[in-house]
Amino acid sequence: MKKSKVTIYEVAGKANVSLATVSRVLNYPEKVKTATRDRVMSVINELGYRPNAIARGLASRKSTFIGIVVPDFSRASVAEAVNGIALLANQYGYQILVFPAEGEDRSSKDVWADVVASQVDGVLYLNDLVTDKDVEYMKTMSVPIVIVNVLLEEENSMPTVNIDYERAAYEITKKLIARGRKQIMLAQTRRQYSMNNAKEMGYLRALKEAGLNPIILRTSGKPHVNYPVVTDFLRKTKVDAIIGVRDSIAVACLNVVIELGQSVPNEVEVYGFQNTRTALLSRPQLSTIDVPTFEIGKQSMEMLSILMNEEPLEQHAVIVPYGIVERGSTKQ
Amino acid sequence: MKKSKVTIYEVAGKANVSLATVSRVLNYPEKVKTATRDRVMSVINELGYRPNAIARGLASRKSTFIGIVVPDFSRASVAEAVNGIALLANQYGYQILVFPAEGEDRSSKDVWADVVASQVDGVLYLNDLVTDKDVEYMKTMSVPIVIVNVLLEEENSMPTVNIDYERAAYEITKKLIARGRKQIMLAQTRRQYSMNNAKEMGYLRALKEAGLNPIILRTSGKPHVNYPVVTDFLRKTKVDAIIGVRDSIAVACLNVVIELGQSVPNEVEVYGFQNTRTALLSRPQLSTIDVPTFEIGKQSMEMLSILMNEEPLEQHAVIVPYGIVERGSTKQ
DNA sequence: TAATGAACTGAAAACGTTTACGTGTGGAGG
DNA sequence: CCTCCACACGTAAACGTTTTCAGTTCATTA
Repeated sequence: MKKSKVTIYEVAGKANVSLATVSRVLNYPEKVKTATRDRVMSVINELGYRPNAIARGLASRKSTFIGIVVPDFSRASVAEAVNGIALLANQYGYQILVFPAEGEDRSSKDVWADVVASQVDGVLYLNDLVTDKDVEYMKTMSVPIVIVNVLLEEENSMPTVNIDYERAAYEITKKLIARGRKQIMLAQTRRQYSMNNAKEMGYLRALKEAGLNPIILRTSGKPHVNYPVVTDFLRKTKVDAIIGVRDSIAVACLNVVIELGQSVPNEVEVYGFQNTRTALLSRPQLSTIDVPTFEIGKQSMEMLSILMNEEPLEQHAVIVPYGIVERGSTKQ
Repeated sequence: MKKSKVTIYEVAGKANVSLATVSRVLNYPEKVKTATRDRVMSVINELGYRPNAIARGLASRKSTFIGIVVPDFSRASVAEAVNGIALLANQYGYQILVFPAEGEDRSSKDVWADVVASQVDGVLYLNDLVTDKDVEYMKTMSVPIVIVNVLLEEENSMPTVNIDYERAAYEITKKLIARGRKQIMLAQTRRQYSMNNAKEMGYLRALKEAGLNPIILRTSGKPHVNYPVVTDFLRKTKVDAIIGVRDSIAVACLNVVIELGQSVPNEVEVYGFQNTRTALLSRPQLSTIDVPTFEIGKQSMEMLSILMNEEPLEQHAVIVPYGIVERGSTKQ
């Protein structure tokens, strides 16, 4: 037995009020007398009435939809962030509309066109890459946008939520140096991500300060293609510490090191980035930068909510603190 | 410079046609003369007009939104599925609306209420758990629903897309038995998931056929709480094979086994489920059931699309084939 | 008791589309 | 040359709300 949609008219009729009153009961309860409000409410419950979000959106010029532009849900950094976003969005009464970021067959223009068309009240941009063209589009948008987990070229041009990856990388590199490590390798992704570039900056800064030479291996993010490349590289190059820009890359390196007969953490120390489940599942367990991705998601939603209410923003660029968790792959 | 929304009226005005014609150009291009169509199209491009999806939804009684009910994006089985869904949804011109499934502070009733309110044209239900109450709600919904990756009590009561987990578990258990393993442990989740129950069924069936006794360890899915429990268990109980209902659980067990001084795969063989990245990052690499989650997502979206177009469904319950990938944690 | 205004409610316009229906045009068939 | 019909397009009603504005009620105050 399919439920034919019940409208505000039926509620109004049955409660002997005008539809305006029903609407008010829902949106400004304090504006209607307690008696009528109760009567209307009971009819609403009885009929199982739920206001049509589409009509509501049209009439109020607010959709209560927010858009999230996402490249890939299987990436740990986005999945957890989306969880955080969903939690708060829900609390604030927003619905989340997904816009897959450009893949092979999808130009970045299309994304924004879709976003505009769907009348979202705000946008959370989680794509790893922000092109100049994207910035161009963003500036013409009439709704607020928050950039999540992406470093922008020109700072403060848009509201952002980030981790200070540069500093995190700097910090662990420093630690390794302090423990006497001299051949510190950075296992970097081939593709350029702004976050990973920042990590590289921090790594280089620490090395430079110590007068050490960088050793950078650029590889794919995929473990199965990593192994041969990493094995090859490590056969030729002697290293005594490795920093992977992602946990998965770090673990891949760690495995190779051990297969090659060296010990972790004695001969080679390994750090990762993100603190995903994989960090806990390596042997020994991976020391890593703890990136509170869930928190990032929450904060960005919080920020967007403020912007959508046209309230003033305390900070234009929020930096969420990171942690360093030391486990078995490093010496303390 | 914010872009004030351009409406169909402006387009109509500038192109010297009525708004109906503009609408037709967009929806039934063949119904309007080529000359006018071109004229209208050029105005549309010039003005950057995009029809207001909300208004369109209200007028046409179709939102072009589909809802996905999701428990947790960080779960590998849902993240990849959502990617698949997004891909096809996009191709078919649907937008994806996210409904976080009940957490602590959210009753399952709310989800459905939200779904109804948002006027989606169809629903993909990815939640691991389908209660009777959920089924109740689903039956009253006026839009099609496809259940993804969940085994239902009464078969065929709803369209579903699934893997035959029972058979997969049966198959690998058989393999282990064929290789002479006698103490085969199932590392199961404490919480009851329908999929994991199916795996247990298959495992038990194979054991029974061989006259072997089951060894089942129920634990949390979280690695950091797993380790002590598993270690404890394995100290007391001798096993020569382990099947983890998830890759992460399998890897956790694998690590414990090795730490306890036994060898994998010689003394203990290990199988996982899902073929996630973690399977590739264990040492030795994990043999596992390959679950084509992306494909599952695509298939379910495909199915939903058919239902939304009110076309006949070929199969009510789609079973996507799985694979078995043998890696270092098992003997061949 | 009348005047005042606050509190509440209703009528109707608006939101930006789709679509049923009606009208006008031009070409084919008789 | 007239009739008819297909085609192209316009008019206006719907879709289900929110919201402005005006009207009503009722208690309070002079």
